[in-house]
Amino acid sequence: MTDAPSAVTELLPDTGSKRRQIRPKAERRQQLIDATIRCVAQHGLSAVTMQMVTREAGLSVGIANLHFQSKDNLLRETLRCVAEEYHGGQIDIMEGNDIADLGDRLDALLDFQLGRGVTQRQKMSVWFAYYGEAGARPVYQKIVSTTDRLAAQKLEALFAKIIEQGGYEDADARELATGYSALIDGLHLALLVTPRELSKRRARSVARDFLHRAFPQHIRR
Amino acid sequence: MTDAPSAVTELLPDTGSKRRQIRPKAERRQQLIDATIRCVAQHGLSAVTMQMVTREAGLSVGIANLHFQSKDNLLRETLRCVAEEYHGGQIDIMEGNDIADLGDRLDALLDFQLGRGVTQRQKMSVWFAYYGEAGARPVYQKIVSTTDRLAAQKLEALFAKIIEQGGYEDADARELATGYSALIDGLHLALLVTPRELSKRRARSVARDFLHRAFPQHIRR
DNA sequence: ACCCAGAATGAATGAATGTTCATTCTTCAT
DNA sequence: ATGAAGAATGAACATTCATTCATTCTGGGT
Repeated sequence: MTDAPSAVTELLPDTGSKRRQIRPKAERRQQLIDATIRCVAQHGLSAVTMQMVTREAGLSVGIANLHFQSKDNLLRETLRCVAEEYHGGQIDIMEGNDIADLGDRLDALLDFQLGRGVTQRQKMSVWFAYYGEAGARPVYQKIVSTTDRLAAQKLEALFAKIIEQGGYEDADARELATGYSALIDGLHLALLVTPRELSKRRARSVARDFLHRAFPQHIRR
Repeated sequence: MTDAPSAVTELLPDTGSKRRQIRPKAERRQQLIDATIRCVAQHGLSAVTMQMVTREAGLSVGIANLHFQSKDNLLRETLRCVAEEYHGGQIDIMEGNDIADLGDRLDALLDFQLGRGVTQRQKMSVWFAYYGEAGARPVYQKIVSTTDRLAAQKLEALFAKIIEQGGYEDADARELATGYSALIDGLHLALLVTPRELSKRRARSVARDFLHRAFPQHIRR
């Protein structure tokens, strides 16, 4: 989109030119949020400092409090950003009508949730760092549950359609959606904490098995 | 075992007697770990301070560094304690032969994992606080994965026996065990972060449904 | 060419926290 | 009863960190 003089000065470590760059507010905010994500993923939420984040972003310490009013606020907005990206991606797939077949849509969802990509691990890491604090911080709880509820509703609706189409007896859309969401979260946790024990491939296979048992006509083994 | 003069002085808030109590090392260690659990659950891992923990334990600040050498070490040992209690409880049920029927044993396991009790929420909270930092702290990863692996093996063995007994076709013990563990973890997360959306009763029902689909003869709907 | 609104800087500040250690107190073997 | 071993205390210290703000710098409008 825009030409990238900033990218040049960002990527080249230090060409001696410490020329100060003035950029619009929105861009700086995103730059700081991205740096925060990297820091949280690498050092953990409790070890993140403002100095660390601003250095990672290649900016001075004062800038963070200029665009966000406090560290608390920066962390909050970072969580909101990650949550919206994760849930937004799911919702796009679930309600997007570009995939007609419902079984294929489920497959696409699974691909998104357990897909590959180095960046994925970073996001996962951030995600659970906040989950860990959510028990003690109502603000985090609210951000997560707000986006969570929307995705849960979409998933339930998709499952309901599949159940209707397949004529599955004894299948409760709500119950299955709750179970599937929990299963995916649990697999993410296992991938994060014990990556040696569980490969991404096996995680996908486990999730597929769940879907196969629930919707055998839509998801083949 | 021992008489409990300490319990008296602990439970009575403050009778004016600030008489210094000398107790064996093991007892003080447990006392500090218990206080740490309460603090982490209430304030979150990142907000816990030594002053907070020692005040909660009704002791002075210096004592913590006497019995544990540093804050880091205290947190590590606290995680180890919670992990061992949680996994130990599961293992006792899974390999304990006091319940002959395998289906009943599964039920007992489920009861333990999603059972009631106010204290349960505290432990859950601590559990995920550490999970959140595990991505950035190899030490936590190691503690969790060590105990985790043992429980996973026992669960797989139990599932294998059930599969054999029920003659379930196309059922892979390892895959099902991974899925069930992930499901339980995910349900714990949901109970912690969005308790309004998911009751403990419904969580149990979701987990039972998973087991019913896998082992219909052993777990009835 | 000049100016100025406001973006960016980073040294300074003050509050919070982990750790230490000189001192006090308790217990128990003798 | 007495003394020694070591458990417990908490004021003091050094460090780290979030936040502030006086100053510098940039880019677009005139």
